[in-house]
Amino acid sequence: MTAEELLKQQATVKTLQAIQTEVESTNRIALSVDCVIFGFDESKLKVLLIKSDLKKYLGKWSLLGDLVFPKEDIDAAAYRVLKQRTGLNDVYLEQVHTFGNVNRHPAGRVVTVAYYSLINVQHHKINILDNELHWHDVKTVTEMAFDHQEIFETCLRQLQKRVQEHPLGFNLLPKKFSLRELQNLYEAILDIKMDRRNFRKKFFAMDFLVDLKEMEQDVPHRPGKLYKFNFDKYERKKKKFIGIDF
Amino acid sequence: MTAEELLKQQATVKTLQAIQTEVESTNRIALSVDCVIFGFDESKLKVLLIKSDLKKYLGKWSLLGDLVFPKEDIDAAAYRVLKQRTGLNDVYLEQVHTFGNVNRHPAGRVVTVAYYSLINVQHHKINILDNELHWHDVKTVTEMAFDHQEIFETCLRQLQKRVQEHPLGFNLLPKKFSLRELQNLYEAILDIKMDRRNFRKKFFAMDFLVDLKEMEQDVPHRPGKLYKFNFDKYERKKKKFIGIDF
DNA sequence: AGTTTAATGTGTAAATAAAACACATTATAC
DNA sequence: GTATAATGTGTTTTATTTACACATTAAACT
Repeated sequence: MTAEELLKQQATVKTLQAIQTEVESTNRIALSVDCVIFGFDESKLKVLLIKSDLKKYLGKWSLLGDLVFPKEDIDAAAYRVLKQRTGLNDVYLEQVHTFGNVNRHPAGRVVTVAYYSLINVQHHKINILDNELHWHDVKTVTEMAFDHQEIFETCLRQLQKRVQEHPLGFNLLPKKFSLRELQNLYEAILDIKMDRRNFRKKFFAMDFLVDLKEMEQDVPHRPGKLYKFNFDKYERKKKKFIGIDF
Repeated sequence: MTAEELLKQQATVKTLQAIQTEVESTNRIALSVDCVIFGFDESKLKVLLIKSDLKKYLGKWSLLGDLVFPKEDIDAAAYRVLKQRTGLNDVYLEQVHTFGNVNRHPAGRVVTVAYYSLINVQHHKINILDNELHWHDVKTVTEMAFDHQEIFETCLRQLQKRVQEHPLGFNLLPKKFSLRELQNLYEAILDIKMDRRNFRKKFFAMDFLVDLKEMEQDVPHRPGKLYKFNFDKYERKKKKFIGIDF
């Protein structure tokens, strides 16, 4: 076990002790954040999970979360968890729902604010070495610890809804991508098949795709054109609609 | 001041003391709920607010909220606030967002879970006697206490979005209503004018309206037909779509 | 080198959904 | 009895969404 891994494990243990302290010693409510971290790899939508270290949930998987510090904004706590687990700073992050039933956590009263985030798996790779962490195909996630299954499903539904309203998907792709990869992504998120021509038409009409005048490399078939997403243009257009949808 | 009103005022004062105690005496996070209570009256969308009793926000209006009890589900806390303030039990309630910036509350670290609810003002009337409570036209709400303006606006936007996806509006109307009232409601929520014929067509096509074979009374013009909303039918139809949108 | 394979790239027609639009009817107010 | 102000009702047009087929290209194979 590397020093880095050891540190991470210790951090987790400390967190659980902190929850016990926070909750059992008082009659108060502890606050945590949990992140449903989505990635896209091998044409599959994945979610990053960690092995639970609570005896009650031994062998089950849980979301990545932590207690919110007393002087920390809750969004900042979610970003901190992401940074700690993926090493990434600039990730798409969105709060989804707060889960606060009395008995949701075995250690006592812990209310958790759930976020989902979209990361580019290519940029990441680094910290997956941690063998407690694992990317799971969202279609086979089951039997999670705590109420994390419900949290996960709520976040996935939210992603499915949001991705049809706004072009969030690009946060999951590498900077350069083919339209095929883009369509695979949407099919994976929504768990449906889409018409290729209509899909292309729709995205070209949005006018956020930039033709990089490059072709795919190392594909076992005719290479497709590569594009990038014009984030700036999207942000500018979004600002014109303040108050309508955001 | 009636005994009832006195009790209510005491409850409010006690709550603020509780926040001080919760926060200042420790380094922990306090958790509250805040409810954006919408009503519909005089063809206007209204929100129920209370005069702030904090010196810092003297004269400003705030949302109705309270600390969450240590052994209380957060949804239950929101329902409790509603019951306390409106006397109503069966109200539409939906969690929207959690606001948890470090400095959002002057008494210290208070994270609040925001809900909006839709109530039928006709059934209510009772507790508005409390002169600290007031129904405000949503179009003239401004300068609220704490970050309640932001919370209010977030909830209003959420309502505007949701009402276009699901027929929630009926929760704001009396049991019997004319199509004119229904359209006025939607125009008030969305702050737009709508075409009368297309509006009627749309709602008839949804097939949740029941013709009561009655006419409006005491209107200074030709009376319109009265309808009721078939909540059961809607709930049954909704269940068929589990996992798609809810 | 020639053939096979598997994906890319492209446009049009049909169906559905949304928006625009006008007049006769009815009860009340005057 | 007349004027007023709202209700009630269909059709046309436009925009959006869906369905659908074939030539092209580069790699893989023989």
